[in-house]
Formats: sequence, C-alpha cells, structure tokens
Amino acid sequence: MNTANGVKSGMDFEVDQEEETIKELVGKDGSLEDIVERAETGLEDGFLDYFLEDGAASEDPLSHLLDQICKENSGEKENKENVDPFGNRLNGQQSCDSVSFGLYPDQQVVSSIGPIRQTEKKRMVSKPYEIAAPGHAAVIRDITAEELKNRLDTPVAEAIDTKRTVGDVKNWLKSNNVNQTTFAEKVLEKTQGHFSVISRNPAPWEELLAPGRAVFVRMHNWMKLSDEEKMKILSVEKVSVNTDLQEKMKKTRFTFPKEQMEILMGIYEVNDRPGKELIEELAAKFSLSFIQIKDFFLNRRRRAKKSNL
DNA sequence: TTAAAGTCAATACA
DNA sequence: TGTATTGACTTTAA
Repeated sequence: MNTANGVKSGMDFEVDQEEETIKELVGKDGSLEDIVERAETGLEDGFLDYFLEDGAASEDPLSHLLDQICKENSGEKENKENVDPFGNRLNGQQSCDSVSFGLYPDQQVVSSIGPIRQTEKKRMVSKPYEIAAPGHAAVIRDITAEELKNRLDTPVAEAIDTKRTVGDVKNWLKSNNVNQTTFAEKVLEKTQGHFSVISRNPAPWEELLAPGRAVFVRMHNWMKLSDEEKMKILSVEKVSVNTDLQEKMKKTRFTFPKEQMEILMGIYEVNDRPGKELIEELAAKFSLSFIQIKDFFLNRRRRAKKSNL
C-alpha cells in the first residue's frame, strides 16, 4: 500500500520474489474464509479466487484479471458514476484501465506494472498554463505549460536574426496595440526594462550566451504563433501577490550626483578601465563603495559597446 | 578570481 | 501611461 496517500499502487500486486502465494500468506493465521469473504466485499466476485487457484498465475495475472473484469462490466457500468476511494469521480475508461488501477493518472509513472495493452495510448495529464512573472502568477485554462514549452521554447536549428526578430515583434505589438510590459512579462517572462534594452540594440546571435539566446528563441517562436494564439497568451490575467512587507522593503536606487558623474565621465573619456588604485581613490573621495565605482565603469563600457553596435 | 553578460527594478523622461 | 535609462546584483565564461 502506498502509505503516502493511502492509494493502492500497482507494486502492491506484484508477485512476491520468494513465490509465496496469497493463499499461503493469508492461511498463516488460519482465517482464510473470513479474510476471503471480507476481501471480496466491494471487489468483483471471485477476485481472490483467481489467485487462490493453483496454477492460475499466468505471466501477468493481475492484468489479465482486470481486463476480464472490465470486459464483463463495461456495458452495465458505462453510464454509472464511478468514484474512487476518496470520492473523486472517475470515468469508465479510467476504472477499467489496469495501468491506472488504484492509481491516479499522475501515479502511473511510478507503477512497476506495465500496461495491459501495449498499444494503448498513455493518458496525458494536462496542467494549467502558468507564467511566472516576477511577483505575479498567471493561469490560463486551455493552454498547458507543455504547449507553452513546446511552442515558445522549441530550440531553433539555425541562427536567429536578432534584429529582424525584434523588429517583427515590435511591429506586431504596435499594430495590435500591445505594450512592452505586457509582452515582456507574459511572453518573455522578463521585465519591461530588460525588453526595452535588448530590443533597442539587439546583440548579434553569435555574441549571445545561452540565456540571452533563449529570449530571442521565444520571440522567434512567438512570431510563428497565430494571432489567436498570441492573444490567448497575452490575455492571461495577472494576479498581484505583492504584500505590504514587500512594499516596505522596496529599495531606492542610488543616483550619482551631477558633480560625481561629471568627474567619473571625465575619467572614463580618457581611461575606461581605471585600475584598482584609482577606483579605491574615487570611492574614498565620494564616500561610496569600491563596487559602486567599479560597477559604474563596467556598466559604462558595456552600454557604450552596445550602443556602438 | 575577474570581467563580461544577463537581469531586475527604481526612476527618469517623453 | 508607456518606454528608456541605469545602479546593483547574479550568472557565465575565461
């Protein structure tokens, strides 16, 4: 028995390695008839008889028996409500599927019993499509996470023309009156600011690292969707989960005072890679940290490089 | 270990 | 209100 949730798993029916029969096991306490009677209440008549008969065990006795039970009862149970041990409704097919016998659909993966019908289609359990935007959660009913992954994150074999892709996306957004924030959060799962930066001066595909490429893959695949599919994703409602505490913890962004900025820019003009000593000196002079000054030059170099592309 | 790239998110700006 | 900028933090790669 699967003790985690009280549901009987397929492994519970596995024939014991030491070839102990159920008859032997049950007979140990000398109350075979009572146990059989009790066990058969709620089960099909003769369910245990099958195991108690000598030589009844074929290569796959449980599967065989379940198939038989399904065949015998499929007609009369077809329209009846079928409820699992926890009161969840099951349809007729589920109840007669030995792969999922005693299991919920998502438990099939842990079953050690193979499907009765090898050709039978595996039942897929679809999960709601969720986009995890920063600080938000969104759900759409009829687009699954699987579909999203398949469509938007499908790897592309060829190099993407980043400039063209961004242009196509921007044109689509403009003609459909969709703003950057919505697209960035719902499609790319990035912030508006980030989309703005990468879309203004997209780096060539060859220069991008894996995470940078992934964003363009999404844009590229996005353009392949039909307008209806695009709108479906964009129409997902956002649910804000911001708390008061988060609001209080909001950081304020430091801005270099004008005088400091002028000095820093003056140095940058003649030396965009100042040494450790100069950075330390500037940090002390401005009463700022070494990292703040170092980051200033790092960000400057990076952004200057981008704008020259 | 360090620089570069990626990114967030506050805020400046049109 | 939507977009652009940018300080700061994180991840990646050399």
